[in-house]
Amino acid sequence: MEAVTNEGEAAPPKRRRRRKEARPQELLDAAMALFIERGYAATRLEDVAKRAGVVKGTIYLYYADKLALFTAVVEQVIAPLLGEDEQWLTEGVPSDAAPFDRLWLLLERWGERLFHTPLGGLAKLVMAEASNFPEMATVYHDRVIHPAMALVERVIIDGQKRGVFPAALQPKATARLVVAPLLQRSLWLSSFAVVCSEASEALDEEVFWANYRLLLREGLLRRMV
Amino acid sequence: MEAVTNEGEAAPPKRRRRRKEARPQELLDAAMALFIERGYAATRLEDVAKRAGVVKGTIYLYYADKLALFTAVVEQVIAPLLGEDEQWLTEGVPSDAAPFDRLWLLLERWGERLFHTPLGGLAKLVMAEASNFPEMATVYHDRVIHPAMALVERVIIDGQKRGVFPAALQPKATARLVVAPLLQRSLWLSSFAVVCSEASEALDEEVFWANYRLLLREGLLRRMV
Amino acid sequence: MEAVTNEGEAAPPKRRRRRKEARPQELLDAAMALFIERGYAATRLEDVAKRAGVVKGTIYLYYADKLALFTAVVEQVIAPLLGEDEQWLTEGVPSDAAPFDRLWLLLERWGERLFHTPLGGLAKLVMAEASNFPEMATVYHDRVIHPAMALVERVIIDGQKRGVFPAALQPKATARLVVAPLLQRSLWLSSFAVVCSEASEALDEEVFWANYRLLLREGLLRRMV
Amino acid sequence: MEAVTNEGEAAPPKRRRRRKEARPQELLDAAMALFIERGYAATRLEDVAKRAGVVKGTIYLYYADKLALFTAVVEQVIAPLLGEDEQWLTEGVPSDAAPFDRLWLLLERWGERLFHTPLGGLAKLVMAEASNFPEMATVYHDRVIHPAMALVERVIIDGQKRGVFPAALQPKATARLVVAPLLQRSLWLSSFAVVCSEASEALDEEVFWANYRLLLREGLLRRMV
DNA sequence: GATGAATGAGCATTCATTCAT
DNA sequence: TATGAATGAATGCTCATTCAT
Repeated sequence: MEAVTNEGEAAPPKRRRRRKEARPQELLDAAMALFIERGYAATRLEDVAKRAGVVKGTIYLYYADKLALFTAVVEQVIAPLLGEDEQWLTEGVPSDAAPFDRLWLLLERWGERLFHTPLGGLAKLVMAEASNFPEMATVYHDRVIHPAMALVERVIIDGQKRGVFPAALQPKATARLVVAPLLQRSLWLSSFAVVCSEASEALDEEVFWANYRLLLREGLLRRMV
Repeated sequence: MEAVTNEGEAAPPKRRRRRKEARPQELLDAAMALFIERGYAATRLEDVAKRAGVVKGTIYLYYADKLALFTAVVEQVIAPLLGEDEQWLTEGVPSDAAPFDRLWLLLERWGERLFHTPLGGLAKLVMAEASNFPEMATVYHDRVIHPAMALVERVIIDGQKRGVFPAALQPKATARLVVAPLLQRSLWLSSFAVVCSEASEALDEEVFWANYRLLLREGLLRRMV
Repeated sequence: MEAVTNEGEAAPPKRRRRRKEARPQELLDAAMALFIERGYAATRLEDVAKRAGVVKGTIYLYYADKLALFTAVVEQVIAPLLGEDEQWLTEGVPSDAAPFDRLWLLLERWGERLFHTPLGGLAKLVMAEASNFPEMATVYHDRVIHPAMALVERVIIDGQKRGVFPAALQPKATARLVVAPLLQRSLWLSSFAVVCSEASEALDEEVFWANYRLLLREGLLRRMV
Repeated sequence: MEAVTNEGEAAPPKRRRRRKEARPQELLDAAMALFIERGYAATRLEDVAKRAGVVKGTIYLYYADKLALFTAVVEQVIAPLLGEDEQWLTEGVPSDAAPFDRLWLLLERWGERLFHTPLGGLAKLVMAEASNFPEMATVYHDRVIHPAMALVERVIIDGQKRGVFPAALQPKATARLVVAPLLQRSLWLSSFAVVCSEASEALDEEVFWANYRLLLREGLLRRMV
């Protein structure tokens, strides 16, 4: 229970150590994990505290109440994303690259996050609690979803200008269609894969990416040669 | 408050007895609406009862406890779907129709449900609560998702056999990719559209269908003429 | 613990009896006793419930929260007093009686209440919590203190008009001076007499009334004969 | 927040060390103000500390716990009163003065305190919390009320011996009757005047004193000339 | 079948108190 | 001496569940 200090020397003071800088983050991590796993209402602050290695009351030193903790969790994940992708797309991706490649790089980047970081779980969480906490949903939409979609739209419009993507596609709607498989797989991972082994087979990542790319590039209809 | 029926004649036992058989269904409807709107934990049985026009205690005459009611709600929506689509696909759709058209008819049918019936809200609900109630998630997966996906898979395989769909596509994965936009739009409708007017614009249904079809058929890359 | 039913016959249903009409009053009585004894904050709802023979949660069937219960207690004592005294003074006391006698009858009446009913304890309670619950203090002032003082003022003015009471006295201020001993004794009974036997001797009721009357009638200075 | 003293010269160690001895008194002042204003239970030690310019924990360097602080506050006000008045009455008031004048000087002196120093608020506090802290009530009674009443009693007895005050008055009871208006007005100031502007009009100090004196001297019944 | 009064376990929140620094 | 992070017991309040009628 008590972290063992395997340093041979002075046996540094353990219990009740002043961790005033680390605490908030530890609490956020614990809270995020539980909120994502169980949802807002089913998460007891006592469990959050226990997981963070403190007692219930300690939480209130850092967050006014449960809702504030919840909001902080959402914002913590939102914050580092702001602008990050935009910069990446501008600087990290050759602007003369083929439009589809630019799009694909972006989707791969997001897939990485959605499938292998808490962001995926958070997306589920936000959707589940959206109607209970409208402001939070609004914030998430405005700061995450909207900018993200805008980014895709720009790539699509660029591709259309270059004559590579069909002009008939409406960028806004297409952007949502294009990312749908990412979000969907992420949600299924968070929901069914955990509880249902059958589901997880069907979500094999490699296969997913291969088919996703194929379908996205060329659609269902076979090209005539 | 309650309209009194003080008619001297036959004194038809309306209000009271009329509903005896309807009670369970009324409770289910009320519960579904609230579960979908607020989630499992945030739904109080007292509110369910009030909406159904009965008292809290009455619920327990029909359902063992809150979880049983929840399960019944999920199953109630699942039940009528079982086999229905399968039959429809066999009988209602010309088997000699073009594979893409068969697929498209199926997707339109599901879109109708997801966008305009409680099924959409239920999908959100199930995902949100999946980790809290694994058995329910399993049931939903086995009875709804799995058969549905199997249906799409068959259409895809059929299209491949006829040489219309690319043989390179793995049917299982492709099925999920193909329906992702439907589920995604449904989830967004349930989550963000309610609270964020900006979001709802971007989800215009007609535009959605047009672009969905276009993208699905031909993909992003322009066909050479 | 369980009240024994010493009736020889049918052993009437005891536990969980429907007392829907009696409950609120039982709760109010219990609450009043504890609020008066311990003050607002020091009174735990669990104790109120226990004294009323129910559990904590039951209180919330009748009162929204602790404050509502508190307010109800105050109002319950206030309510029956409204207008009662006024009527009594008009009807019950001969209007041709000597002004001092009319005043004295009124004071005796109030003394009876303050010394031998919960009203005395309530006065202490209201004063102690006035700054914490200003609205309650206002209500108490407007409904109890103000009308009561107005009553005394009228008697005084009447006495002045008849040339019995000195015209130099300002009725409003005199009214307060006249009742001060009543309130004071009541407060001391609630505060010190309970905890300090020495104090209680000094508050002997008969002696109090005799000296009160003497002092009030004739003042400290001996009358020259 | 805290004004920085960046003077280059002697750098007098003001803020920090200046107060070392003042701390307990500062804490007492802060505590008294809050106890009087809000009552015992509603006063949070954190607020006391904040008002005294220290941290919560610091309080415990000087007082064992909340109750000790409370007791200290009561005693702090009691202490300076002990014997003070007695001496004043002996030395400061001509012993050959008219008995009523001696009494009146004493009452004026007390009125000054009750109306214009924290003593008034403290009286309310003590009464409100008497049943919660019997020992404190006892101390207050023995050290403040009892000596004070004894003082008045002596003046009264003296007046009776000189044939100025009616022999029929019982000194102990009369003493309490005589001071009642002072205490009453003080209590009303602490309770209602703060929250109710109507109440404060009725408590005008000059008018109070004039009528108090008149009533006390001569009573309600007009003297025959 | 239906009611609704009553229950009691459970949770968020507060705050006096402690203690390592 | 002073700090302030941490504690934990206490308490108001909620709500699923029960049961006598």
